[in-house]
Amino acid sequence: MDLEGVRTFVAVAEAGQFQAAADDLGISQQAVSKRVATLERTLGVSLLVRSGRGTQPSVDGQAFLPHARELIRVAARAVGSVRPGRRALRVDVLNRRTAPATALHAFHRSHPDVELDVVTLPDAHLDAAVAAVVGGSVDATFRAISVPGGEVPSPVRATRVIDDRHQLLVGPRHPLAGATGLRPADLAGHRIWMPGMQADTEWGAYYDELGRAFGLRIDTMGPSFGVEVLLDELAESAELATFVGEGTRYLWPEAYDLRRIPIVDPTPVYPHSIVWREDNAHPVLAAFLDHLMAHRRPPQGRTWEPAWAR
Amino acid sequence: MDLEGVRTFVAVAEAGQFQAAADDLGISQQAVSKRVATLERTLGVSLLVRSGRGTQPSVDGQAFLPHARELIRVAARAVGSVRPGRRALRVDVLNRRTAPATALHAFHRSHPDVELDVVTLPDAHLDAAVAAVVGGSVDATFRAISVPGGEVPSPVRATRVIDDRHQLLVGPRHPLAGATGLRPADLAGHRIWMPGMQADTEWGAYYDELGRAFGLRIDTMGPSFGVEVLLDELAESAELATFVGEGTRYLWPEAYDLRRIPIVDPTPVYPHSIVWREDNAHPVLAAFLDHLMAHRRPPQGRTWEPAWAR
DNA sequence: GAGCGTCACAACCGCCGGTTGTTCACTAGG
DNA sequence: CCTAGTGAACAACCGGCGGTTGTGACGCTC
Repeated sequence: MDLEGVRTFVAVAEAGQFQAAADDLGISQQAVSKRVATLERTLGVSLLVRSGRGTQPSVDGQAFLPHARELIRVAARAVGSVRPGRRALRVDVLNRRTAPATALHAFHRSHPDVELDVVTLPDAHLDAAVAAVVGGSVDATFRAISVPGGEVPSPVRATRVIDDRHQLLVGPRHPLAGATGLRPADLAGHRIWMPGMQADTEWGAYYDELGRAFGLRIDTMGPSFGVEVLLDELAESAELATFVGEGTRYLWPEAYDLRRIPIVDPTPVYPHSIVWREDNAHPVLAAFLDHLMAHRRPPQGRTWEPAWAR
Repeated sequence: MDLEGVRTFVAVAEAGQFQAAADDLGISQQAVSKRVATLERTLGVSLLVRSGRGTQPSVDGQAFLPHARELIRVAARAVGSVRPGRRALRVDVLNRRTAPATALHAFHRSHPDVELDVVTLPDAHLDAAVAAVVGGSVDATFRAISVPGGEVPSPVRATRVIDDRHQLLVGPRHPLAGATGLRPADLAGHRIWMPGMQADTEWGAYYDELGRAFGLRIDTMGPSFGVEVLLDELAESAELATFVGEGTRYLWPEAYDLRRIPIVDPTPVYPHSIVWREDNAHPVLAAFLDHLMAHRRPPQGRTWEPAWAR
């Protein structure tokens, strides 16, 4: 089915005759006739009833017409989604499960009418993300600013907006499964598995420093086969454990019986900052920043974070 | 923008490489490359990041991808809307403002998930509508059965489902504007204007008989310029009046100050029957018929209807 | 550096979709 | 009943789009 044919059908249905539609579309009446005939042939039904004085939609044409209009609307939105300039607010997140994605979801729920595009940059490094913000391919990105002092070069700005408190995720057979709270020191000697968090990534740097600070064995080795595999392994294992943020959205079958155990005294927090270009005039961006600041929950109790985040 | 190009992009994004997408689509890898390149050129952005080992969506590609999928879904629904066999329930109404259309709307609200197509047959005559039901181009039609006894030939069935009580619609300057209720005899001498209701239509036959029964001057002459024009004229005129059904949905600006005045003793009711084919197995049809029967409100008080409807 | 996998480019070609010119069907008017 | 006029379809033609096969460039692996 050809979109031009659909547009032509709509034009004819609205104009009431082929010649007028042809004038609207800037083509000949014969071309309109051909396009409609082709569309009718591909659909296998007659869409228009031709009479001596103009044309009107047939029964099938009436049923098809609203779908045709919807198709054209969706096509226009699709084109608009990538048009430089006025397009949906495009926010980069490292991962669609972490706290920033949850915050985006919450913003979307409180502003149902705004258009959001949640994307993940192919190159996950901070400088590449900042370059993307400067270049305008994304309007904002969530990052842990791993630069001492948290300074970023103008015209880029960054603000801490989410402190994601860490929890330990273990299966029912794990020796710590019954704990209601754990101190980082309690984890010494236990193997904490965070596959895919290689040292050259933002997460890797965080867990590297966290491990060294409390003498933990955080194993970032091995390829990540996806979160489902990880959860499946956790459910079975009496040794494996992993860190998850309070704000992450993991779903697992009831039978897995996994437990989230808060970590306290101090609680490691993952410092999510929002990075944007200060001269970005996108109307939704300001609202989103306001939303983030309004929903910022300062961490309670004693917390820990890497030296480079302070 | 070409739908095939969009489909191809989605296939590549899902497969992760051009060759696999080409196999899925049954075309050559080079054709896939060309299609994607053409789509990228028309959109003006790069959708895919090519690497030595496969391909993944770029930032723009990620933003475009959900719109592309939606586009394909809508296209499939559009094709499905006219495919013989399994399609949305298609109901014919004489007019999208009358009581049957309101009933359809109510059914849609109470069954939000079912797909409905409301259409108006090009040929408004009863026999043509029955032929459409028999032929399957519509699943049901709302008609006033103008056959004495209300019999229709098998396999078609018909049942009275809506008795639309008539009201008089007048502007504020009309001499009857202040009435709270009127008898048909009170309307004698007043001009009642129902443009477009020619005698050879279903409505025309009704108002013809109504006029003769009570000695009313019902003027069906003149072309109908649309309901907006009619309402506009009513608002200004001190002479014009028109009939409307209780179930009709007319909207007019507040300033028009039009009044709906009930007609009683007897109340003319317009007899809407639903006509369907008894061996039509469409699952929604049965639910719709049930809905209509459940919401049937028998007229109260003394009513009038044409001899051919009784 | 050899080999392989992946995608882009080039050359070729059939056919789709546009054009103009003409015919057919229907309506209105005398 | 004939004629004029309107509106859409048909016919012939043609350029370019979108497919094919063949080949080249690039990057990764061993």
